[in-house]
Amino acid sequence: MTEDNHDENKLIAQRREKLTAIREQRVAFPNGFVKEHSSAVLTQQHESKTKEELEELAINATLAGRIIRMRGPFIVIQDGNAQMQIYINNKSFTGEQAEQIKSFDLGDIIGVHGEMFKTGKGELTLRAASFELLTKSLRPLPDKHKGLTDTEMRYRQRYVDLIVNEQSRNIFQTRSRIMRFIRQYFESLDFMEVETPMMQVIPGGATARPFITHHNALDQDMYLRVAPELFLKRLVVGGFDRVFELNRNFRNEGLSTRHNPEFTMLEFYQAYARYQDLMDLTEDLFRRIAIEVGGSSKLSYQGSEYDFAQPFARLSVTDSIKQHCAVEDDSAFASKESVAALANSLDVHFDDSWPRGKILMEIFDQKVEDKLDQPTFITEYPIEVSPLARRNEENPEITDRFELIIGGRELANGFSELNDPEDQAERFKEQVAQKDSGDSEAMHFDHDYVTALEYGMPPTAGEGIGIDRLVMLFTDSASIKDVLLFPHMRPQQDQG
RNA sequence: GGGGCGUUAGCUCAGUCGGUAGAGCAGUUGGCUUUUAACCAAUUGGUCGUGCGUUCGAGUCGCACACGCCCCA
Repeated sequence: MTEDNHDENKLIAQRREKLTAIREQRVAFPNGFVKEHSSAVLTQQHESKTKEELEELAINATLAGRIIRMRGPFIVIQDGNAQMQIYINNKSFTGEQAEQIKSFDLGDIIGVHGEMFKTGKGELTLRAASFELLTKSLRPLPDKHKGLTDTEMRYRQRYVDLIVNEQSRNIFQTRSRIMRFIRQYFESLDFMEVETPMMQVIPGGATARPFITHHNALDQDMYLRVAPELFLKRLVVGGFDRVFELNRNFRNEGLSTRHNPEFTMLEFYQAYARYQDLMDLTEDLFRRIAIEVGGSSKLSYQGSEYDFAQPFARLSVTDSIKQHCAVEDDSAFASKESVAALANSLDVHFDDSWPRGKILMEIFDQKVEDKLDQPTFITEYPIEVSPLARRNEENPEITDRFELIIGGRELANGFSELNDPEDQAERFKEQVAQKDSGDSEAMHFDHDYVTALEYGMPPTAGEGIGIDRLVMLFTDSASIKDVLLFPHMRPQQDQG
């Protein structure tokens, strides 16, 4: 009860009074208004016509939108991402209607019918012959010039951010366009979109800490998925040779400018392909998205310039460390001891229980990754950190795997899939051993997945692309929260 | 987890050396009525994030906490 008005103020009270007066006179929230036109289309159709031409054509239009500006007899409504000026002089209406116009507030949603014309200053305008208040807005909008700039409020009240900040609307429209384009792209390559469980009994497909939940009827703990990988590969076993899933993953980790506990991942699997094929596909996909979104293969992100028409660099993990850490020869990578010594010399912290490959990747993560600005495929990942990837035929220490780094951030991770069920069982055992020794991110043993592999999975390559980070890249957004409609926030402290 | 910065009117922000809280926008009233961040006149609006402390006196100084942003791990 007291909660209802904890943030009430005079401005809201005045608007509530206006609403009460409306309720006494008519239906306060009418829903039969038929919006026949849009500001965007009207502008596009008539903007180039002269004042005289418009007068002669006497074009009628019926519009609706939110009032975002009031200038004397002129009202600007926002309708989708476009705006239209309305001429609605209260002197040309009488009685209750004139009073209604006077009581309009910024934020109200109105429907208007009238004739299009151009003002003395040449602005395309709708002269209201009739109008109707469709929704009374009870809360004042943010500053009409500066919008809503407080980042916390923009995230917590995204609906307000979207009303007043065009840039924010553009980001989410671009996000939607990217999602649509990705679906079209994979469908054009004969991939099938599928949906696999988000609630899993055995969480798998990535080394990450899962969220735990509980199914009451089954009295069973379940996990929100950290990746769809193992289910998608079961589908490849089943004969769906090209599948993709574009949906949410959940990882019980900290929040940062590039991490949200739930995030969107594209995963796709292609039978009879190798990881090299997916690197080629990824380059092509990124180039096409750039053109789809910005009309050019070139783009600028946080001050860096990228041209996705250029082939991406391809570099092994160890070569990248050699380049960025002044390591002279490969002997530094030869044994766990030499890699540990290298880590120490670079001031990279690690745990002695870690296998060689994990220490190696810690060096990469801390000393190399954020220095890789231009698009780079890093290859030859150590086997210990790649429990689902195919072992390289020449060097059993590494896998046929790559990650794509752009602007110092991991955007994609792909590999030729491990389809040897006995090798997979061994890898799971090693993961369980790591879990037992305290690694909360290590994988569980998934017996059914091994059984699936025992039925036989064709040679396959698969990849995951982090969609939020990809959208950040293509919308020049510094924080993942800027590309998530409702990013995770701590609850606000409740007063009282 | 550690460090830095921030939190003042509905929004955007000032606030000096510790001495009764300021502006623009929005709102209210009136005027104007083809304006363009419309304009003119008058005017309302504050638990200064929360709590404790120092002080005759705290938006301002100290401590703790909450939330947010940035950097580091």
